[in-house]
Amino acid sequence: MLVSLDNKRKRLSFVGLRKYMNPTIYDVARLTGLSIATVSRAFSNPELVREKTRQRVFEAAGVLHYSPNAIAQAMALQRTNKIAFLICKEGATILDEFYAGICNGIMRATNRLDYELVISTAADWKSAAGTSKNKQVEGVILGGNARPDMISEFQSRKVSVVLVNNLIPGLGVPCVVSDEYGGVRQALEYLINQGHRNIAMLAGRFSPYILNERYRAFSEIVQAHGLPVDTCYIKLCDPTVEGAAEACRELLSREDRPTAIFSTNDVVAVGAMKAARRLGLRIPEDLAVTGLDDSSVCRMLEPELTSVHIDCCEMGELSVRIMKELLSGEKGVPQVTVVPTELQIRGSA
Amino acid sequence: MLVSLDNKRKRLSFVGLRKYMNPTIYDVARLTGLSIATVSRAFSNPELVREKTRQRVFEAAGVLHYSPNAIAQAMALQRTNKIAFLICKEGATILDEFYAGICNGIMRATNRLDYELVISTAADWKSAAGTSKNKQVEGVILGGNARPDMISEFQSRKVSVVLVNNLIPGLGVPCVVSDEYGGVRQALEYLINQGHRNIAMLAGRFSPYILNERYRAFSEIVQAHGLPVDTCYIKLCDPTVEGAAEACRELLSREDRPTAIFSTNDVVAVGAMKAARRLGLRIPEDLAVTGLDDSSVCRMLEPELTSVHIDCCEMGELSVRIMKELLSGEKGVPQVTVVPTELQIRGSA
DNA sequence: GCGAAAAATAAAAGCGTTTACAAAACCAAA
DNA sequence: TTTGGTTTTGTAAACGCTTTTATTTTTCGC
Repeated sequence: MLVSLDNKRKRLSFVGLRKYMNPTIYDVARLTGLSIATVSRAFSNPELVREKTRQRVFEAAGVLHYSPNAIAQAMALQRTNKIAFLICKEGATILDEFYAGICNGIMRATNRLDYELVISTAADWKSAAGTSKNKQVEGVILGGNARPDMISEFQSRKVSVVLVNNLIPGLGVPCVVSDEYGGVRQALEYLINQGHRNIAMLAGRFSPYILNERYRAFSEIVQAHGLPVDTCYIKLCDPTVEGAAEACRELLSREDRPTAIFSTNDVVAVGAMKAARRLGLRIPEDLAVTGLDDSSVCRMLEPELTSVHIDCCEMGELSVRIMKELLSGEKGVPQVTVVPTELQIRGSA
Repeated sequence: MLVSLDNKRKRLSFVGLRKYMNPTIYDVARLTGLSIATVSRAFSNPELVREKTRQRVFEAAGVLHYSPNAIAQAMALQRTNKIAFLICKEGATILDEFYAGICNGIMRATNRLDYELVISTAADWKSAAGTSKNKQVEGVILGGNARPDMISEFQSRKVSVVLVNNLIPGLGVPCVVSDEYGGVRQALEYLINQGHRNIAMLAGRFSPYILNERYRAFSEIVQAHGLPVDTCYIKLCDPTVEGAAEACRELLSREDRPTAIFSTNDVVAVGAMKAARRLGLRIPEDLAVTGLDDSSVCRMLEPELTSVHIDCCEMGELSVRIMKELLSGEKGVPQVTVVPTELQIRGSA
């Protein structure tokens, strides 16, 4: 007890020796003549100190350039305010424009809410498991096709989980997705209104949820408009330019070749356009093509690509907002949040 | 003294009460019967403990799932191991493929070196200044056109600085750049070898260093090959598709119109291609176009774009490596690091 | 001007590490 | 066995904050 007191006293009087370090709460206390407890409260619970005192503290903090040390706060409060965004898609990184968009939204929101963010891919994260860094996150936002065992591992470690661009029901994990069904509808109804009757769907292989939703939307909507639903008109392909081009070539060599191709992402649409061009078909006269994502490439193509805009940034922001609710223990956190899409009409359809 | 001892004792015996918290060094100490100092050393200075002891510690750590708490370490060591990557370019974010590439490299390297990374734009960073988060970084990597006053502010706060994709001499700040001069040479000599004599340069407005270097390279190399250097052949433009298209249209309406366009980035090249197509010129027969960056869009275009590849990822990794040297106080840190470029020949030239 | 209640402030413990210093253990030579 | 040196381990303070508890000061009704 005595020793401890002595130390504190020492701290208060030897501040001069620490002149090259950042100012601490002790420096402010000394300058104001208050105790460190009061200074602390002035910052984190201002309503507990007299207004005049608070001002005195802030003034001193100003001249000393003091601001609370986040590390020490984390230590004392036992919380890191740190969350992670993991890209769970084979081979994808921040270079994938879609995830970069989500990431951008996440960064915005974390910035605003003063969360700390670590960004990684699922694979890198795994390989760094056990690293002290990993263990300090209070929540993870899982982007894309997260494996259930990964999710339950986080849950078992009491790490909050939010899924973005994926939806797994029954796990109690909040999900943020774009309006897959509505997006498909926007594109399809536009094509139908343009008079197309033979519409094919060129689908890259994505996570089960997304693929399934788009497939369901396509069949139901086509059917609802009295058009024939021929499963041959639905073609899976690798989500690469060449994979899509090859698949599209096959579609286009049918006798009753489609007059429009609904692609489930922009890269696939690029492949479709390439295939059409190689077959001497003009776009959009001979073949209409629509994309999905509305990535930056749309405006670079010739003709420019009509595409369904997905608001990745909003998805990212929402997932952080939901994470925040989770972390602050709120009840009734929405289990699925849907962000609307919007058709961007350009030259290709 | 007595109190303090008592507390530690308490800690060692009441561990059961903390069953829902992460295990601490005390838990490992108790399980092994060693002191926390020894456990700590087993982790951070293994050479100071007997091999047998070290094993005992690791075994216990294994069963308890213990790993050192990074926050507490940061607290004790007075270092955060945290660095920031700031994108210093008007309006640019992680969505800019070039910076996403650098960022990817930075993430890789920081992951490997167990650094903590915060990513932001210069603007966001400014607006969050004073936030405790900002203050904990030991170094910043500034990407793009960093303002000198920003740099010196960091320096004055003893925050290490590395510049990436920018070079400012005389400031004592290490810089990592791509081989701008060499990249221009690769593209130009290729075009010259293809027989082109009228080569124009379409230059987006970039940071002074980059623009200047490319300009200098262009003039010198053209001259070295005995071609006319007509400054009318060098055209500045906005680095957008439409800005470039407009500038290119002007270039192409000259009587002695160029037969090849060297664009200083891929987006500009896209604009050039659009302009050519609008004038009914075929690529590459009537007009050859080269890009610079070798971004993902190159392979989506028709014809595919010949472009100078810049290894952004490597630039990112290098800047972290250099930051590490800076932070560990090494002497003789290289002041400028140049990463080589490579011409990717495709259909457009 | 008094006492009680309310408000403001102070003291000290605690968060999980690292490390200087001290003590103990070990070992080889005397 | 003792001595002296080296290696290994232990003790306790320190890092900068928050917060519970305790104490002091202020406020206010009488």
